[in-house]
Amino acid sequence: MRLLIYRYMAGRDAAMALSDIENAFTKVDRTTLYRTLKTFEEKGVVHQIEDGTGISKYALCEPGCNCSIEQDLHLHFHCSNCGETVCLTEHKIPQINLPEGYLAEDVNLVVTGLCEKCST
Amino acid sequence: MRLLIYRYMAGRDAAMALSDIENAFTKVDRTTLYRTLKTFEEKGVVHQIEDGTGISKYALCEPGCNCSIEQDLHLHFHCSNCGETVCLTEHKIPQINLPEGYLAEDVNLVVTGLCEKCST
DNA sequence: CTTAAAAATGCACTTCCATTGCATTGCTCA
DNA sequence: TGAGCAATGCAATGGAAGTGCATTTTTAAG
Repeated sequence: MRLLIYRYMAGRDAAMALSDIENAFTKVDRTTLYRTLKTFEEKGVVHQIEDGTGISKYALCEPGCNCSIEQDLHLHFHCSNCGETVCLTEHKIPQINLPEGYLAEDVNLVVTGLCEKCST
Repeated sequence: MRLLIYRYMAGRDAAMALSDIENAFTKVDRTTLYRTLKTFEEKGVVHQIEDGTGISKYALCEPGCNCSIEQDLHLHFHCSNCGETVCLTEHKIPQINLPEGYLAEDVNLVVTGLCEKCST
């Protein structure tokens, strides 16, 4: 089952909500998905994305995606037209300067707008 | 009532969830808050913040906060210890380069970590 | 000042998603 | 083979966003 989920995610290039995967498999339970994705996340197989819609999305980590390492984070793009969220893995987040006393652990950068397909 | 809400928000320096304000006033209804904040947001009085917790936060716009203008967005800091989210208004978001065909409308940058108070 | 219209507020309800408890199934290894 | 653990499924819970409708308050016109 986990293999099926993994393969499904590998075949898609946009980030998926839990319900997206749920609809793709009629025979799998939401709880299984939820826990599978949680396990995947802990093992560094997927990373969770908050794109501002309030719905958690998940995407497979690319070979070079060291999402556990703070300085190697990529940005995410959310299309306001088609609703898809994609990882722009080649676009790294620039170094952020914080005020004195602040300690960064994680950086999340989401750009909203029109994607490749919807901007034309 | 809207004045009371405004004054309450002006007296706090961290972003507030709807439930935070609800707890501060025993006599106001959630719906009123919800719609008041929505109105405030439309009028440019407050801006909504998604700090990754999945709960929408709201903060008053500072005098120089032109949050409707794309290039003048500031970043937000979410403390993983105390849970507070603050606006770092003096820290502007750097220009982001997007791939060909992508059109940016909005940028959201949230840094998670330890805040001033919790890092010591 | 009176009254009608518009705006603001409150109550109840719905929906959606995340999360958890518990029972059941399936797998692994001694 | 059989005990133990991991994985799965079902059902229920909880929190937050959002909406329809009735009521109160404010505004403005006459």
